[in-house]
Amino acid sequence: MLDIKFIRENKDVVIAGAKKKHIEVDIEQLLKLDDLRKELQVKVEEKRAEQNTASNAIASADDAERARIIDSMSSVKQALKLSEEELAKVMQDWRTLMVQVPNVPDMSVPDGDSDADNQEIKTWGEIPKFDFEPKNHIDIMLDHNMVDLERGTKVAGFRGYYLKNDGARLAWAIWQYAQQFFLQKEFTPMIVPSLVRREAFLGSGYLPQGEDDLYKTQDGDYLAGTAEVATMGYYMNEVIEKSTLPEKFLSFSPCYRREAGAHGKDTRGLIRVHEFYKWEQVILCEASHEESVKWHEWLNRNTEEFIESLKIPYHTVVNCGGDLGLGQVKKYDIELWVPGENTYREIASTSYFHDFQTRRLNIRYKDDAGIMRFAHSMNSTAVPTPRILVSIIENYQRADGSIEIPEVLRSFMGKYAIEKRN
RNA sequence: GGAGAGGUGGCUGAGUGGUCGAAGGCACCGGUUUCGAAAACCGGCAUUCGGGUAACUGAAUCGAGGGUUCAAAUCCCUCCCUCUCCGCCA
Repeated sequence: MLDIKFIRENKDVVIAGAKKKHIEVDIEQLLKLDDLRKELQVKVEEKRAEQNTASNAIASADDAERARIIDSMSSVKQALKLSEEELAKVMQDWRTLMVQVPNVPDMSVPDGDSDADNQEIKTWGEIPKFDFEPKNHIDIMLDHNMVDLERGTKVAGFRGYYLKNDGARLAWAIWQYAQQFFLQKEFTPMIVPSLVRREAFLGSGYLPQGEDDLYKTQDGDYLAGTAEVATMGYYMNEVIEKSTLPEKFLSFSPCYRREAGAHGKDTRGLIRVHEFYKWEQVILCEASHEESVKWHEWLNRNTEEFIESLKIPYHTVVNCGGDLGLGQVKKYDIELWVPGENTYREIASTSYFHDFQTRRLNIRYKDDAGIMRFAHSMNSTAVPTPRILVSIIENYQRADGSIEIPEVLRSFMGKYAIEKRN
């Protein structure tokens, strides 16, 4: 959510920002409602002031005087009630519009409609040249009995999977390595809830717009698609000590996504599944653009370094306006080379929000001047499994059908390669 | 699932209809004292929205929403949450 004052004072910026994100929202209508809101608020407050004055007088009045004042207050009460009802109606529309107003994208965000318009800003690593026809991860993993997709769908339904044998072991190895790698960087490790109440989804910006992408329980709770939701909810409605900022979390959770809009895409394999596991980096920092940018770059670089240590070719793109979420100011995607598809596929995403999330979540701190401020927030994927397996396995496949284990994973895996089966 | 208790400021904790935005304590800030610190003492210290250059001032907020009343932290209703005991249980 944006500050209404900011919207009022920067109407054109907000309108241009929404346009850049290809998000429809009627700012003019919002401002009209806001004028009305202020007008009615003054009206209501004047009436209340009158009532408060009378109430105080009654407390110290004699019986006759008291009866007289009470009598005269009935008309004030009527008028107040009418104005209050009017204000309530306006406020309802006002709130509906307010949660639809997108955060303003950064100047450096390129124009564009969709992920096709994202701009590559970095490439790393040599794209492997195979002297044989590289297989995709599905075939390789089936060959090694690392995954069972048929029983996955039998038991879990569409997009279901079992990781087995070296498939499971490789996932665990990555988890262990990721902990070792990221926890060197002074994060607070957390295992966070996936089953989360509605409030934290509203606060982090996944609701009300993202209802279709979320699984919902019969109790009205939702399953989170990322540990970001519970991690951001951690300090919801709290005033935190400035001295603890920046607060850096490395959060783990199972993640659940309905993939409602992706019916035809990636229907087989481990790229797009309903249930997966993710380590997420989340930061709360002081309310300054410079701090936000600094930590955003830092987060993204952490993940790049992690991928570099696995020696997998990747590129980093800056997402275009049309590919940004409601609250995001700027986002980088890191995409890993997938030989089986001869393209890069997204593995991680790093965004910052300024105070868009913390305003909704009401996460504040007191600055040095004693002023209450909404903290800034940003987050980044550290590593998702099983999606990361796709790139590891496809890039590290060998002509004889075996799979080399990336050097950094060997100690966790206990071997150098997943050997060819007979 | 059954029974009970409770949600008040950064924390703790009084307050059962009328200057209560809310006592006291802790924490924090400033001062006195000290070589310095601690202790002690004195003073200050909630947030949000509106008006005013400012001093200041109006409104709202005691889990959320509704109701009763001239007036609600206080009474009533609904919901949410927390705790305790019993049951069940990885």
